[in-house]
This record gives sequence, structure tokens and C-alpha cells, in this order.
Amino acid sequence: MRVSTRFSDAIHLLAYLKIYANTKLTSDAIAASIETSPVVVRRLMGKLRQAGLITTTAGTANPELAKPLGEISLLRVFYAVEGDKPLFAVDPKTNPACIVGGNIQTVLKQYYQDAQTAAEARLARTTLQDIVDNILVEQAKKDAQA
Amino acid sequence: MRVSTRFSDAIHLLAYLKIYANTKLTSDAIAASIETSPVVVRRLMGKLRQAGLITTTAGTANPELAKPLGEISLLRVFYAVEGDKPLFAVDPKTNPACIVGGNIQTVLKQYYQDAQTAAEARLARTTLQDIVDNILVEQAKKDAQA
DNA sequence: CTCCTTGTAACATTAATAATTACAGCTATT
DNA sequence: AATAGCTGTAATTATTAATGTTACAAGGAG
Repeated sequence: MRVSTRFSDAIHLLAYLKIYANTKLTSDAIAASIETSPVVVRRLMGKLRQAGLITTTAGTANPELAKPLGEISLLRVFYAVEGDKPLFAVDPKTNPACIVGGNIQTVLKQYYQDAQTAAEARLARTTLQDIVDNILVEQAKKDAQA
Repeated sequence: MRVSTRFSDAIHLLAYLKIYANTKLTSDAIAASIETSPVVVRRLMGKLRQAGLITTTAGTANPELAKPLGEISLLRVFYAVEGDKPLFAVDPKTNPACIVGGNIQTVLKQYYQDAQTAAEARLARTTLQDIVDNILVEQAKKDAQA
């Protein structure tokens, strides 16, 4: 499969809304930053809107963050665009007549869930404010070198 | 893309080698349990062999575990079949001329790595012996009901 | 020597993602 | 109220990682 960059692109989008708040925030402008198509951006914004992270206005380029970046964790964004998609996939089609095939799904699901929860706990610790802060620091480093 | 079940299938395979050790372990038999093709099984075994987890003999159906199951963690298996593939994908193609697009990869990589490490730490804690034990318990539950 | 098997390469299929095209409908501006 | 520019969304196509299939050379057991 193609690897999904929805999560990364959603974070990108939200950071963009903050850092370029004083510009015209059309899906075209955002798409140019992510290097994707405006439609993809609007679809992403649709998910973020449904999740209550931003507000948008049909017909007008005016997406706005629904809450302070410090109150939006990476985990919240992940759920918004990826749903509860598991990080580790259980093979759903194994032979039920076999001791292994008949029970492994139940067993693996538990351990996979533990691992995923550990990762999610990490994502829950970081907010979009942290991301924006770090982006600005990285940019400042570059500016200092120039 | 299609979701990878290599990790789950590899665990399945290794558990099968143990639980059905006293049967003829052809790639055909194993494939019937995983419900995949023998070629896929042989490919998986190739990776596990390269990782030093099993030994095989060309021409003969005799795959063997290279070490006790209690010494093989899920993480070891994960690396064997998935390499160091990141759980969260950074979008590699963003606009470098943009403050966000030019720096977000560096920033996200760090946080993603933290989350992945947390998940991997969990996988490192569990061994294939745990998996086999749990499979047998699940099976015993079923047998008790019958 | 024959049969079964592994190890691999080459090719086909599947499925998730992203990109593209199209268009209805909203909003601000004039 | 006409226009221009935008959003929201559906429908279609393209891309690509993963899995499945076919084919076959070569190893091992009887």
C-alpha cells in the first residue's frame, strides 16, 4: 500500500493555520505548502472540522482553529484523521481448525493494543503548540546560518 | 496500500513451528494454517532465517527454531520482517520555501520516534513463549466449553 | 533416479491512498 | 443581482506497497 501521510499532513495544516494566520488561508495556499492538491486539503479540513478542531465557512477562505494549540494533542489529531485504525494489523483470515489459526487473533489483539496504547500515550503528551514552537526554532536556526 | 500482516503472520508461523513440532512442517502445511500461499510462507521463513530466528534446509521440510521461544521477543520478530519501517509516516514532499513545509519533517520525526520507541518497548517485553502460552490457554477454554 | 521440497525470480492481483475532474452552492464585492 | 472566488463533496483515475500466483532450478530422502 501506499503509506498514509494524512496524520502528518493534518499536523502540517493546523500548524500552517497558526503560523500563517495573517495571510489568506485558501485551500490552494495550504496545498502549496503541503505540496498536494487543494481537494486533499479540503478533505482533511473536513475531518478536522468534524472532530471539532477547526471551524470553516463554505464559500469563504477562513478556516480557524477551534481551540488553542496547547489544548490539541497529537493524539487528538491522529484520531481525527485516522480514526481508531490499529498500528499493527492482525491477519483476519486464518484457519480456525488449527490451534494457532483459531486463537492467535485473540491473543495478538491484546498485545498489539498494549503497544498501541503506549505509543498513543506519547502522542497525547505532545500538543500542536509544541510542534509550532519546534518549527519556529528550526527556522530560527536556519535564519541564523544565513 | 494494502495493510501488511507480515508481522502477525511471522508470529503465527513461529508459534506453529513450536505447537506442531511433531508434524511435517512443510510450507504447504504452514500456509494452510495461515491461509496464504506456500510461497509467502517460504518468503517469510527466508526473512526469519536471515534474522537468525530459525534454521531451514533447502529441499527438506525441517524448519527449526534457532533459540528458545522465551528468548525471542515480538520486537525481534517485528524487525526481522518489517525492518525499521516507521509506524508513523512523515510526508517527505513538502514545500521547503514555507516555514512549516521546510521544518516540519525534522520536528515530526522526533516525536514520531518517541511514540514508536514506546510501542517497541512494549513489544520487547513480550516473548513468543508468552504468545504460545496464551494460544494454548485460549484453546483450553474452547475445549472446556465443548 | 524419482519424488517432494525449498529458495527465488518474475509477473499478476488487490486494496489503501492520493490526485484529478467536475460541479453545486455559499459569500463577499461591486 | 451579477460576478468572481471559494468551499464541500462526489466520482473517477492513478499510484504503489503488499500479497498472491506461476515457474523453475536445485537440494535431500528413500
